[in-house]
Parts: sequence; structure tokens; C-alpha cells
Amino acid sequence: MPKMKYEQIYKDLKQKIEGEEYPYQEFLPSENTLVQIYHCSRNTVRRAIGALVTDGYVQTLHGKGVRNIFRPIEQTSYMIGGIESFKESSIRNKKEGRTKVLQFMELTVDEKIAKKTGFPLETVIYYIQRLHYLDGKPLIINHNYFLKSIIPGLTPQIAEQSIYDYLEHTLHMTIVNSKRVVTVEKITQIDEKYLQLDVNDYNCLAVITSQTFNSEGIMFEFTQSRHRPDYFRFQDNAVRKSN
Amino acid sequence: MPKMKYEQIYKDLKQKIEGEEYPYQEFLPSENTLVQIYHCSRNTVRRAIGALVTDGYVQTLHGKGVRNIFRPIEQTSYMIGGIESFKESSIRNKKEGRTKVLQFMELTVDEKIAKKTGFPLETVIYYIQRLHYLDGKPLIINHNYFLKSIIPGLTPQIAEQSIYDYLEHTLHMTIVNSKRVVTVEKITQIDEKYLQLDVNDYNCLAVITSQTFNSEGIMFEFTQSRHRPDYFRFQDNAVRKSN
DNA sequence: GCCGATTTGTCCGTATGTATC
DNA sequence: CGATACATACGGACAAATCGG
Repeated sequence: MPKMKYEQIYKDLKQKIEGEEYPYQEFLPSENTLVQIYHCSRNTVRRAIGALVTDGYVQTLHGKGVRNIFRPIEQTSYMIGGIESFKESSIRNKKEGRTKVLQFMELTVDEKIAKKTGFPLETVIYYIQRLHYLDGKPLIINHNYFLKSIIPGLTPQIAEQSIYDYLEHTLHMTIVNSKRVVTVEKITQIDEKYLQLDVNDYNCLAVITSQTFNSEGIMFEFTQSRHRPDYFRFQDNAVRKSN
Repeated sequence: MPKMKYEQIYKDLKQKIEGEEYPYQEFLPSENTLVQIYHCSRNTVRRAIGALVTDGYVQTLHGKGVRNIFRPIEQTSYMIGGIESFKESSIRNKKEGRTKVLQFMELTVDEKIAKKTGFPLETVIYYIQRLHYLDGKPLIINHNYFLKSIIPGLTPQIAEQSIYDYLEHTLHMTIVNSKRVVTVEKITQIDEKYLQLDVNDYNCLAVITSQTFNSEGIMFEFTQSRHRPDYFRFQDNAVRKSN
């Protein structure tokens, strides 16, 4: 249970913005005022504000103030920037999520897999194919590749629940960051079958390819996430560099 | 010309990482060492490192150090997280970019447009349709909506060059942030015609919808960017929150 | 297992610069 | 011009994690 001040302030401000205690387009209290409110240093306030900027909640204007630019529409979105497991996002979006394991096997990395995933040759991995349902509809097919040496004892039962739960709470692994690429790809027969898509309707889908690293700095997971195009939505907030 | 120390350090470290002066998977010099190297405070070093973390270049490990996790594969990517104009990214990717203006008109926002873009009713806007070529191939169709009151004097000639150039250097507007959503949509007849796509091949494309804000906090631009699926690539690095 | 050295994480106070009004 | 507000930078203190002896 970390009780970091800047995160407390960040959450509090976020909540006040979402609850419209600070009106849209208006300025938040000045940094010095917030220092007095939260009884902390200006650095700490600025850190909280910085997090809100990257979230797209506010924008800071030199010499003027910090303006609220949050629009509640974003709440309806399915996915935001962070790293989330399917289970976590289901809960956050208050939907009923379910997962079906289609394949579960151990493999040794050959040249083809090595080129695709970036794992070194000859290492042993789990290959898992899973179908994720949201409110009863099959929306996502995941192809997961996990390094077995890092994640021993993985079972289909765990895969059906939440692998990230297992990693973080049972193995006490720390997931640090994830490099992701969004592309559009042609539908395969597997996609068509499990996602119940009609080629005459959509013949492509959205693919998120991600490489995930733990605190040892090793990439322990390579995943290809194939999303039904009509339910896919990837949100982002970009900040312009001043140059 | 800002000469901020932390940005200098950031750029220098970035360059050293890309140039493999720091080997992959190895630790960078400790923060205290960097303080001595760059003759600055620890805060300043930490700020530079923080930027590298969000770029996915390094990961920091509590009590251990800062590890280089940069892989040069990423150089081939077309688009990264930031806000870039087509012209800027063409230059960065060392490709020959060209732009053709398909439509250019003034409109008054009706209910349909208001719902789509979020612009208030009755405001006057420019609607611009542009086709972007990279190395001679038509890759992107952009549908831009600009608030005329904010951006007076826009012409087809400017639209053919770079609108962002005009905004920043002629009008001295400051572009601050951009909220983006990536989705997959069905091809329209316009897409098919200009992007030279065959419906029997791909019948969808990647769409980036963005709302861009200036330093006045007002959304002055709504853009729908429709990308050829076979050339589309959207990169991202996500950092796991510790909770 | 403990202790000390190293390293990153959090937080504070202060000073100075720069943009806005 | 002065007051206010954000931006950059410095230096110091302590906590927490890691590692070697």
C-alpha cells in the first residue's frame, strides 16, 4: 500500500475534474494554492499535474494556469493507454468478461517463431490461444507466447482466469512496460470461425502486437491480440513537443 | 531557442543509446555519476531519464539502476506517439511526401457535423479533404475540419504545403495536445477511389480520429485520418502503474 | 541473517527565469 | 511596472530496494 503524496493529489484532482467540481475550460487553483490545500511542496503538486497532462485531463499554460479540458465522453471507451489485463478492463468497464482457452501447449522456439516474436532460438515457451467474450460476444482472440523459464507452472486453468493475476500475485513478478504496435490485418480462418465474422462484411481486423517486459528487463511475453473491428477502439493523448 | 538542460541530457543519452554506446540490457551510469558527467542536479538527470522511460528506451529498477531496453527495429516504424504533421513525419522517415487537395470549402456546422466533430452549432469551419502520398503511393486521406474564427486566411495553397507550418509559424498558434482514437472502419467509395484499394483485397482501413487543442484550450481541429491498412502502423509504449 | 554501501524513489525548500495580465 | 503563474534548476534529506561481505 504505497501512500505517495503526489498520487493522492493526482487521484483527488482527477476525481474533482471527473465530478465537475472544476468546470470544463476553467482553470484549476494555482500551484501555490494547491500547495496550501494539500500541505505539500510545489514539486509534488507539479508532479500530480504532469500526470493529468499526459492523461489529457488538463493543459498547462505558461503564465496563465492549468485548464480543465476533460470531457466525460471518454468514459465510454473500452481501452485506454495503460497496460491492462482483459479481466481488469472488463471490471473497469462494468461488463461481464469470460475467457475460453482454445489451445495450450509448450513449444521450443524455432526460426519462424524467433523472427516473429524476438525470443531467442531453442528457448521453451508456452503458446496459448484464448478467446475473450464481453457480455457474451466473442471480441478478441489472443495469441500469447510466454517464456516458460520465467513463468513456471502455468496451466489452462490459470489461463482461463487471469494470467496477470498469477504473475503478479502468485509469482510476485513485476510487470514494467509494454511496447505495442497497432496494425490492421487480413482475417484468418481462425478469426472467422471464433469471432463469428462474415468475410463479406469485414475481411480485416485490428491487431495489437505487444512485447512485455518484467523488472529483470527481459521480455517474457509476446502477444498478438486480434480484435473484432466493429468493437475495437484504442485511445491516446499526445502532447506536442515545443521544440 | 530553449536550451533546457534536461532536454540536452535527454537527447545526449538517447543518442548514446541509439548508437549503442550503452549496450542493450546493460545499465546506464548511475544517477549520481550522470550528475558529475553533466554537471547538474540529480533532479535534472532524473527528468531526462523519465522521458526515456516514456519513450520505452530504458526501464528503471529500484535499487539497481537504469537498464537500456532499446531495440533498433523501431526505427523502421512510420509513426510514433507524438503529434506530427504529415510533412514532419515524411522528413523524419526520409521519404518523399506530397499532398493533393481534393476539396476545400467553408461550411456552417449543422447538427450532423456537430455530433460528429463536437464543434458547436452554427460556427463556420473549413472542410478540407486531402490525399497524402509517400514515395508516390497514395497512403492517407485526411478529412480536416478547422474553426475558421481561429484560423483565418487558410487557402488551398497552404493546405497543399503544411497547415501546421502555417498555424505555428505564420499565425504563431501553439498546438498543445491532441486526443486520438484508433478504430477500423469499412472502406467508402472515396477511399477506394483515391487510395487505389480493391475491395476484394482489403475492405476496411485504419482510422485515426483526433481532436486537437491550442493554448487557448479550444479544440480548433477535428480530423479523420484514413490510412491504407497495409501501410498503417501505430506505435506506443505503456508503463504499468504500480498501484 | 545482519550491516553497510550503492542506487533509485519521494519530498521539501529555495532561487531564478519567463509568460501573462 | 508589478503581481501572478508556470518552468527550470539546484541542493539536501530520508525512505526503500539491491547487493556484497
